[in-house]
Amino acid sequence: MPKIVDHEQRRRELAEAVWRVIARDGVAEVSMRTVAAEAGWSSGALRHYFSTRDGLLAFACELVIERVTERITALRHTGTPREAVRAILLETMPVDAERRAEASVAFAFVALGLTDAELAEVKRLSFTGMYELCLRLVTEMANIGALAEPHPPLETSARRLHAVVDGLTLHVLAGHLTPAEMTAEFDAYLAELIPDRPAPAPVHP
Amino acid sequence: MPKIVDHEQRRRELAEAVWRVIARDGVAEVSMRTVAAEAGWSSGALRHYFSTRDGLLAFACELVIERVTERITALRHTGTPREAVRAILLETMPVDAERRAEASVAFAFVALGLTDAELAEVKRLSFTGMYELCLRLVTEMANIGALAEPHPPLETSARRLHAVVDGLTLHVLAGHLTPAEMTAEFDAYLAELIPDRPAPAPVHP
DNA sequence: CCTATTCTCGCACAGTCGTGTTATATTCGG
DNA sequence: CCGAATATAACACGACTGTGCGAGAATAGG
Repeated sequence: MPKIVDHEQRRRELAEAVWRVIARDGVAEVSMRTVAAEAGWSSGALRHYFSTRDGLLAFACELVIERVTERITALRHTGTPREAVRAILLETMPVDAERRAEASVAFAFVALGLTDAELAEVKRLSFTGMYELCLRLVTEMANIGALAEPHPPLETSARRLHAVVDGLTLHVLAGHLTPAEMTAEFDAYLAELIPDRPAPAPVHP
Repeated sequence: MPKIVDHEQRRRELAEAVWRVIARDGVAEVSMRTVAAEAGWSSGALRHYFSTRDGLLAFACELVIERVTERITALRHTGTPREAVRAILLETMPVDAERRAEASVAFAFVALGLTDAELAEVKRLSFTGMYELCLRLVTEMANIGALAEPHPPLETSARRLHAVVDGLTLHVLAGHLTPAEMTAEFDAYLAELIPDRPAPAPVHP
């Protein structure tokens, strides 16, 4: 019978080509042809795995979310609670070239029209997932008594943390802050949110 | 002699057409033809005022910055120091349809490739101007003793305020927060940054 | 080897893009 | 009224877009 290739693996390769194009030339340069050229294939071959450009972009964004989620769940919590929170959230921020490319992909979807329904759903999942992560972290910090007192309602703390993370990320992507400046500001914020103190309980829940 | 039209006025009209297209269909739909159609002119007429698409986009973004700046400088400070800061920064955030369109324009430039040098310069001015505004506000609050104590260095407070403003703005543009939720979160943050107390000095410097 | 099935490629199509170039309208000083 | 200067319009060109389509290459079972 015929030649058999791993479709899922090929789609991941194509998605990585999309990331490279976005990171290098911006999302406006993403087209079926440019992505095929980046991956080293013909545009006809690409169309066997993605029939439309929107589908290609949506998969590329979904894969970013999946990769970041996997990295976060694979993290072993070491050190203080604050260091654990820091390590988790820094996985979503542009601290190096790879994470910068991932963040660029995620943010590119917001600026585009997003008329496509599938893209809009991916975008919605991206933001709500990130908010729920912030809410979970803040809640855990409160449960172990690590959160600075007094503090506003947990939903407010979570939304604010979410805004700080995305705001700093945006400023790095725009070239307004360097990754080092971003990390320093983020550390200063976390130090106020989760102050130093003898931890009343271990970080592992 | 020939028919004379106000070039600057025409360019402003065209820029407003750009805003409408971006707000309605996204920045990807901005082209010489779509903008000309939105403004009710032919594409040839448009080319008398903007020879290239990049120049058109850059002018549209510059005009947004100019308009927001004018609105802020025209504000009369009324009420408490915190209310003054709130009123100033809310001018830059998507609280209504008009300001949402302006914010969309400014953010659209970040996601695009921004390979064009002129666009990159406009973008840089946009972010540094916003940061300097935050730094000035924080410094004034510190000078009149309105800033919560203890507080980090003023540069840190300014960068954090900037990140919160842009993060909340991004979340509204992405449809993740409603303008009302954004305003509520922003108020909660300002209430911690500039707590209630008998003001030691009037707000007017 | 043969054949069926899958994969890959390249081209064609219609549309849009940015950008010229050319021609027509429109207007005002003389 | 007239011609000079400007504004607007219309079209042409090449390049690019997303998306189909068909031909050929590659492979695994018979």
